[in-house]
Amino acid sequence: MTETPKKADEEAEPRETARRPRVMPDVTKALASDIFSGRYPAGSSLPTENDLGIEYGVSRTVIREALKVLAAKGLVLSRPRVGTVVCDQDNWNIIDAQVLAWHAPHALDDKLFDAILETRRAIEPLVAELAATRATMQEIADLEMAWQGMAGAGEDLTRFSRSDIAFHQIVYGASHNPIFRQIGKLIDTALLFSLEATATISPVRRMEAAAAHGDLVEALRMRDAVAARNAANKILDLAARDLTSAKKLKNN
Amino acid sequence: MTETPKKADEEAEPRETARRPRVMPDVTKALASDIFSGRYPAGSSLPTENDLGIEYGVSRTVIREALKVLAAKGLVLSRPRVGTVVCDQDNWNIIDAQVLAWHAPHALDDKLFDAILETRRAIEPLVAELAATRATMQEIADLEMAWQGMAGAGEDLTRFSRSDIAFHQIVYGASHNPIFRQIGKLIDTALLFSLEATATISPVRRMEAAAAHGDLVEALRMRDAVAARNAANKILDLAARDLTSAKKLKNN
DNA sequence: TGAGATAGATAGTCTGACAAGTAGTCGCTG
DNA sequence: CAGCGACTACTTGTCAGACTATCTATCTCA
Repeated sequence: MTETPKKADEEAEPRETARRPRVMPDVTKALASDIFSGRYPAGSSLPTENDLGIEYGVSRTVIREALKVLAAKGLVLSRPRVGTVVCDQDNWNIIDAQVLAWHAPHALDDKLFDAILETRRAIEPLVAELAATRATMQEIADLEMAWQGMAGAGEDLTRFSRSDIAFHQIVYGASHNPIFRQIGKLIDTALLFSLEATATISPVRRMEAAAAHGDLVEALRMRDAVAARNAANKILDLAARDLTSAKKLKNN
Repeated sequence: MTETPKKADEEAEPRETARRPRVMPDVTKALASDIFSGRYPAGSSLPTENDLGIEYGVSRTVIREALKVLAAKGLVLSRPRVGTVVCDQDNWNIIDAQVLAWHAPHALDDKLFDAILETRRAIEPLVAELAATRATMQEIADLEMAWQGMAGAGEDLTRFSRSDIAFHQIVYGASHNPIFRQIGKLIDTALLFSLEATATISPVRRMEAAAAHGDLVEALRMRDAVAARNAANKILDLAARDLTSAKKLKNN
């Protein structure tokens, strides 16, 4: 454990070569990992900035900037004299693609994925409706291309997944609602991590999924909001089914 | 020696330091304001860290930490030699209560409020449903108390608004979905700013709103998901109507 | 015993310096 | 003259050390 990025200290020679890699993002990620892994539970205090600097082999400046980033995302709170404490989970800005990316490797618990699925259930039908009325010609063309990437992927799972994610990204963008667009990016990140879980779905199911996505493209082209909503719900049904299958598979 | 520009010419302001923050959060807020106000448009470069330090009368350390926070929220991107550039709006983490709070004073444009209303339309009915099945006794009791605050506010508009916001916060929390909870905080911030716009609604409409909220409380107590959804939609209808009225009033 | 004074620890800020990366320019070579 | 590589200057990235502000905990004194 504590697999912190320490690659610059094995050359403890007093030589002043001083290779200084760009380390701030790595330190940020390492600290976030330590929080998500439970090494620093909610409510507990982190070591002092000086000690953290020693532990990671970087200056206090880097530690401070990393903590500022974590504080900006609601993970920690720094106060003079009392130190830096880990915030309660309710304060974590889980609606942040970066936070989710840090979080996912640790919390593979299904709860988060269930929450994301609920969110998709809430907004994707409406997003599809809005996209049907607001999508530009260019967006519909892009969507068509992404769909062809799915339908023509064959056994190329990577291409299928990538096209799938691109597809959703375009639909969210076509809603022309900045909040939905942002949530779309979150969903993208989540899909990236659930990819491996559902990568084993059968070709038949992939064909089903591609067909449902094709229905959505058609609905957008026809500017048919109702059909778009139905297609979105169909897509979600399939996604939920695949996720359930993957979950069962995992628990065996 | 790379001597920086002399500070001898920086005390040029004859007046009291009108906007010269001294601490990091203020600098962060000031920089964010300058971005949202259009002083630094998307794609443009900010002054160098040194110049910003001179402008705000703080050290480069403070400037750097402030920029790190802004970068964490997707507002800017720093790269060596090229400087710090303002990101495109699509990258702004608008789903962040702090960003919204910085943003709202400038962009009172109705577009953002419309986007938020669309978001509420998407998720609040589902949130109400989930709350009906998942709310704890304590949460229902809290909700009851918030509702009494609304119904008994009389002419105390502040109390009414505060109770209204607390009400929604509790409902979002009762969904027991971390993503919805986070979005709930966003909505809270938005409500705070739309408060002034709708503070002029008539007592009759406030009574209507209180009644609709009461229906939601009752639905949760009865664990009636369908009734909860209907009540949530009713609340949204009223909110939309008030917002439309306020908008018309403003445009006259 | 309790309230106020005090000491100490830690985040916050400042200063100055150097390293590292990069865009634009200069110079070399063909 | 053209193309391309080296060079320079500039800006962010990192480091080091010091001092300040603020808060907690303890200690002292009435």
